[in-house]
Amino acid sequence: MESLLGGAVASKPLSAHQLQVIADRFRALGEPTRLHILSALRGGEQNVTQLIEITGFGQANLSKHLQLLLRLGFVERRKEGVSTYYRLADADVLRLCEIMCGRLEKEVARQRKLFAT
Amino acid sequence: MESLLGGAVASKPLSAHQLQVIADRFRALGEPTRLHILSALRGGEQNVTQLIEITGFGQANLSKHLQLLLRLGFVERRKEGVSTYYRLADADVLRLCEIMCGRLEKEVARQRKLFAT
DNA sequence: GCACTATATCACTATATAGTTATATTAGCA
DNA sequence: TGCTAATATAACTATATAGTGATATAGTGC
Repeated sequence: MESLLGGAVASKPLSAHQLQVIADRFRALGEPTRLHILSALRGGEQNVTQLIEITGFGQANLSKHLQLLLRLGFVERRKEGVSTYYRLADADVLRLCEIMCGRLEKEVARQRKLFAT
Repeated sequence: MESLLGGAVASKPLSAHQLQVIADRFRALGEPTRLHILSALRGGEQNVTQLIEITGFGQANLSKHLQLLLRLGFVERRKEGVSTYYRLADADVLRLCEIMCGRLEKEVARQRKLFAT
């Protein structure tokens, strides 16, 4: 399993389409609302009504974001009667956020260093 | 070093500001143009003129994207005379893209499985 | 069937930003 | 000093999308 950007493809540049597909995934995580939803699913599956209560977002807005996250494979769902339960599709989101948060922590540490005399 | 989304903060929900800061970083990677630029820097530092040649993007457009990537810490730069050489700030971008590409590969494998009889 | 609830979708507005052209800034050189 | 080249910024247009209210769809019980 090799990454397109990092691995042995250094010689093989990415096609415009490949870049677009990857960018779409990152952009899906590039909205606070969607991160909030994903964060709310960390503890386990929730149906839409529960997510509305947890996050405070509007129903239509929430549903739209869930469809997008579903389409890009970040969440999966299970229908039970009239309810739909959403869950994180895998741990990748958590890993991705770990890296991003690590960056932020490094950044904060750098700032602190600048102001320390 | 703990991640905000994945680690021990499961009980402590993220503030709107924290979510925004993290989302900003993901959104920076959510544009094919910027991924192209970052990809072009995999082999080592390049100045803006070289990046124009490599990527074919307009100068102003490229410069604007570079400022954004710089501000969010994905690239660093070094001025030499009238030129500015940009480089990847660290390997995080590569690690992030590895995870995303891994997801895509899993997705493709799933598709293949569906069509295999 | 009808009523009710949960979720998805449609139509719309407002905002953000990618790309472009023109201009400003800055460094090196005659 | 003026001239040229490299990069950054400003102003603008066009497009994408987040959020919202209204509506459609689907399951459940009467």
